[in-house]
Amino acid sequence: MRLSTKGQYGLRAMFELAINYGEGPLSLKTIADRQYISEHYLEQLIATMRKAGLVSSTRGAQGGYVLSRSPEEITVGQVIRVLEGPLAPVECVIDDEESVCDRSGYCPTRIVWKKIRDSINQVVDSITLQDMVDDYRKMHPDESYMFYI
Amino acid sequence: MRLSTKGQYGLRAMFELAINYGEGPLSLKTIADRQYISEHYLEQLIATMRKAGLVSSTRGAQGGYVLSRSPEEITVGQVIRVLEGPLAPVECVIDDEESVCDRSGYCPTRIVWKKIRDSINQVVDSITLQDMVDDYRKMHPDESYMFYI
DNA sequence: TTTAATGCCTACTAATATACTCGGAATTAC
DNA sequence: GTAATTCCGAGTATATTAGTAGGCATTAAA
Repeated sequence: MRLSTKGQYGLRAMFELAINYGEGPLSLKTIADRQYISEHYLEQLIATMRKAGLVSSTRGAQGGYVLSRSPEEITVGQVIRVLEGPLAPVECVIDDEESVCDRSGYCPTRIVWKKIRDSINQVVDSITLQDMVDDYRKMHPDESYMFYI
Repeated sequence: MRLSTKGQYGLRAMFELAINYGEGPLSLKTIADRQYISEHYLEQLIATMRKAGLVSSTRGAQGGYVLSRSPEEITVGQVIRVLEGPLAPVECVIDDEESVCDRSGYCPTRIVWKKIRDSINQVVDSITLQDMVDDYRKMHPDESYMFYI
């Protein structure tokens, strides 16, 4: 049960925007270079995030991307769900409707899938981009961000 | 981030064996029919579980499969990991070695993946097949299992 | 001792998703 | 005007998934 690279790359890109929040737009190329992601591929991912309202763009020279909200207002869960869809281990627990299958009301495995789903979402919804930045800075108090790469 | 049908079908099959535990072997066909799974496909999954020591088989007429241990000694986590591999949202947190990538020691996203991994495993390792049987019986105290199908 | 019921094994396959690549049009700072 | 950038649609190689197919091996029961 793996996340695709969409979620992985997307969160790395968002971290990059978060740690540079308030310092003007970052170009796609800058983000891709610093996070070792294919530029063209990241372009598609960031387009998805732009359409979902997580990032804003400025076109033209010196343009780039910034977070649409401050890092403490964006959770890991929001980012991953935009890129990967609902975080559910099986389709029948994407939402709580009992109508997804004729056994859903008394399916013993479905209870298990719901518990997994809820625990994943609880984790990702409780971590903000700001938390990630704080964690990073706590681990590297003496280094400037330039040395991150 | 979905489980494949291997994990889903496998757990359904194991539930079937658990609720019939102590009553002799169940044939592949019986399990497949009751759980609406392709017989040939289930055969491959149950072969994996047999090799992993979760079920035992009896060949020949009147043969079939039984759990190798009692339902309270088999967790959902054991079943899913045998069929799906390690439950980790990304490869770099399958184990805790820092050597998987050159940034692993200070990668801010890796911390997130570890938290997701741990929360999933905590859930699945705390649920046994007996728990699933108990849940099922609690929901259907007045019905014999014959009506489950 | 035959036969039917069963498990065991290897190989094949259609459909889908993934993780990109490619080329070019539109926009804007300098 | 030009270079730097975002925006957009299309194409593609590879891997995975979710099976299917066919036959051999084993054993209980008639």
